[in-house]
Amino acid sequence: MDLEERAHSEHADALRLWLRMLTCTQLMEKQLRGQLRDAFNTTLPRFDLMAQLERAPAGLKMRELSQRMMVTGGSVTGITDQLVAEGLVERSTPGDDRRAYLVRLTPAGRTSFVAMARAHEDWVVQAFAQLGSQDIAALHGLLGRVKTSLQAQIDTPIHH
Amino acid sequence: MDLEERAHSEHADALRLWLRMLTCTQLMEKQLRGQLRDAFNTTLPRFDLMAQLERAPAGLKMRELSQRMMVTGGSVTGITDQLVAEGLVERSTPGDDRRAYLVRLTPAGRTSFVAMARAHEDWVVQAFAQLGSQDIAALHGLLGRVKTSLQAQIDTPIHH
DNA sequence: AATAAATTGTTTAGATTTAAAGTAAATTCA
DNA sequence: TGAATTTACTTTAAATCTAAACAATTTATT
Repeated sequence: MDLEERAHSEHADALRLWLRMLTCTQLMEKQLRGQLRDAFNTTLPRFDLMAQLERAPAGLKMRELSQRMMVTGGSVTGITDQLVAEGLVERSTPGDDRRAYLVRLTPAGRTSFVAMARAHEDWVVQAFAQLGSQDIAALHGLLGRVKTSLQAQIDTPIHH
Repeated sequence: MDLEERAHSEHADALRLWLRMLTCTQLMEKQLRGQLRDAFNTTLPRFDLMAQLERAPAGLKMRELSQRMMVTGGSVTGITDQLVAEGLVERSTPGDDRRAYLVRLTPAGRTSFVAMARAHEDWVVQAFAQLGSQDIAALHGLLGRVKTSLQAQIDTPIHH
């Protein structure tokens, strides 16, 4: 195999890897979405927002939620509005900045989230049950390098 | 570390793996979406639909498109309508089944797609450029097992 | 053949998403 | 100080997505 052929086949390998990665994520999301709907009548973005808040007991600004969830501010506004209306989340103003909100789980929100998180973790564990802990560690490591590299490329938008 | 501790930490590892996988896919999609928009004024679902058709020169039914793209039929109807209106794709009737359509790329659609696909492949190769071909193969293999396992779980919905 | 069931595609309602524009408040700096 | 810029959030318009209801057609069953 000459250099050119190798380059071609490596290109094809990268493409195949991306498509497989996308497929895995979509299958997993589809499964989790259905399970969250059937068991808790909720959605993935709502669960995700609450999960971010659970990890930040002091609360998060809309901006921080948007960054951590990797969606635009408009989405966060919409989901937060819903959860506030249902009493699962509350907006307060952080004294020092009248532009910002501090979003927090309410006690009811925390209770509700804990139940969902337990089930969610079980579903994820089941999804990876075919892999041994070494495989999981290997995947985690390789994807860590992919993540770092993608983040670097996004911070240096000259190259795309 | 006792059994219970190990179970806990392995649960946490599975969760961390899933979150990292999701992050990688979202970063990659975000990048590709922006590039497709900036360079070709198009979107990922439109590109994806055309990619499916390019691999199936004889055309695909709406149902087949929906399965391969892993989205519901309603999405396929909407995206196909757009592409038909722009002359990139055409619907014909496959003689033997008057319910179905056969969707195909038009010559203009094929020309348009080829240019996009070339750039898309380069972007994907760049995204994985930090990984050696052995790493890519390892990732591909591990994700292959994840994919198979997820598909099996979806076909056996008793367990969720 | 007649009925029932399954399949194909569209439509609908509603949620989530983005990008861009708009508003209000804070910060920079000349 | 005061004008310009930046930051935080919301709103808008349009695309995509899901789930569910619907219409048309085909297939299976009796």
